[in-house]
Amino acid sequence: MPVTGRRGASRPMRADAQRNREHLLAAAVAAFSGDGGTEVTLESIAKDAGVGIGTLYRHFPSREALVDAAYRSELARLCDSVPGLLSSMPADKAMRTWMDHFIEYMTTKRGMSDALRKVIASGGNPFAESRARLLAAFAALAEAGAADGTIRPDLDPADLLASVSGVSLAVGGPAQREQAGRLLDLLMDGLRYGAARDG
Amino acid sequence: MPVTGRRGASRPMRADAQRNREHLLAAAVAAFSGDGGTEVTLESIAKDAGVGIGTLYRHFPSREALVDAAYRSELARLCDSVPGLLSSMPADKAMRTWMDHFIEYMTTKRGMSDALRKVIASGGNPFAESRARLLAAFAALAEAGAADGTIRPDLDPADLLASVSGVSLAVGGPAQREQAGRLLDLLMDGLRYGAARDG
DNA sequence: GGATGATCCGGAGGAACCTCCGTTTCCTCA
DNA sequence: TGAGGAAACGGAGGTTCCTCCGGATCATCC
Repeated sequence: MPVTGRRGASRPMRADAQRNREHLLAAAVAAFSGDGGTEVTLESIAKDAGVGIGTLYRHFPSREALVDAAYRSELARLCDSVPGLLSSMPADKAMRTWMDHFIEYMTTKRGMSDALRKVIASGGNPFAESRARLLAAFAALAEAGAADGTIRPDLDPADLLASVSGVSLAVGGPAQREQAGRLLDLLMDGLRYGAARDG
Repeated sequence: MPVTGRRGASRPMRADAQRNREHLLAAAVAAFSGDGGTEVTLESIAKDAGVGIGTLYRHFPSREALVDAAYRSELARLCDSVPGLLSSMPADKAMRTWMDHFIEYMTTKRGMSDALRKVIASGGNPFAESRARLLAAFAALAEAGAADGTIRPDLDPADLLASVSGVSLAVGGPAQREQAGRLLDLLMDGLRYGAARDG
């Protein structure tokens, strides 16, 4: 698989295309990191990257695709923290801690968060590029919990991801961090071993 | 309090304003009910109502305010069903059943759902007008559960509302109804009496 | 090196949202 | 009744998102 660019097993990306893609990504990271809260227009990113708006949209068909790509590495770091957590605490605590980090990440990176909200709002598949990675993280946590007996064994990683995204969507932003914590507590209470009852 | 229009204890709404408001509401209900899935522009609603776009925005400052007003009566019906549920089954089952209805409502009324998603995406207070009513419904269910011992007594209605909205936001639409059910099951497992554990 | 076709660029422009403010309509009070 | 002012109207226009397609650029093959 080529290092950059989404294409099947066809030809590698043309040189100018790859160059523009990198410029766009750099401009996007800079723009989204800038102070963290301001509105960022895609046109301004395209201008910063020295390309036309059409080029931006060809490489990143939607706003969230761009944001996703821009934050990919950071999100990778988040996912990579799972083994460390699992090695230092019981799986249920690791799960809860990691969820906190996830929410922290989502609510802090307003650009990311807004993009996720929008993609979910439009019914698309959120985290298009990163979804698999997140699912793997949740799966690891769930498996560890099933193994050490702290978490019920019948959980679907996709449901966990949906639940935690739901929490991050439901709470308005960094302001309601407290409420997010309570919602995660609630969720965890339902995830622990023995929580299931006959309806 | 006057029957229509949001105003404090000041003067009643001017006759033309009230007329226009009613026309807008009628047009909105018709538009949002039309087949259920098509995109509806606010400008078309204004045109149907025979008013300018500026008038629409004065009466309903945002899209969700209009949708909220349009669906108010239906949502009232949903909330009014709580006592009936509580009188015919234990509180935890009533809670779960009502949540199902809520999700059903949210995912079916695409206009409503999209509007909610958008208002949440923009960080506003969702259900601005209906929020109190929904909170009351959740409070009634939670209290009944605390009383009959099926639901833990330490729940905040606002958290319940946030959780269930989160579920409705997290699942893409009517398609993932099944997943929504699983998420609600998870949530319920956390709500039942005895679910809380020391972290 | 040069032709040639596939690939990519870029910005004009359509669609929708929302704001702003000059104009019009309505209510009040004498 | 009618004058005066408060309240509401309405649509032009700014902003952003995203699409579309003629023109420019690159890779390949001779």
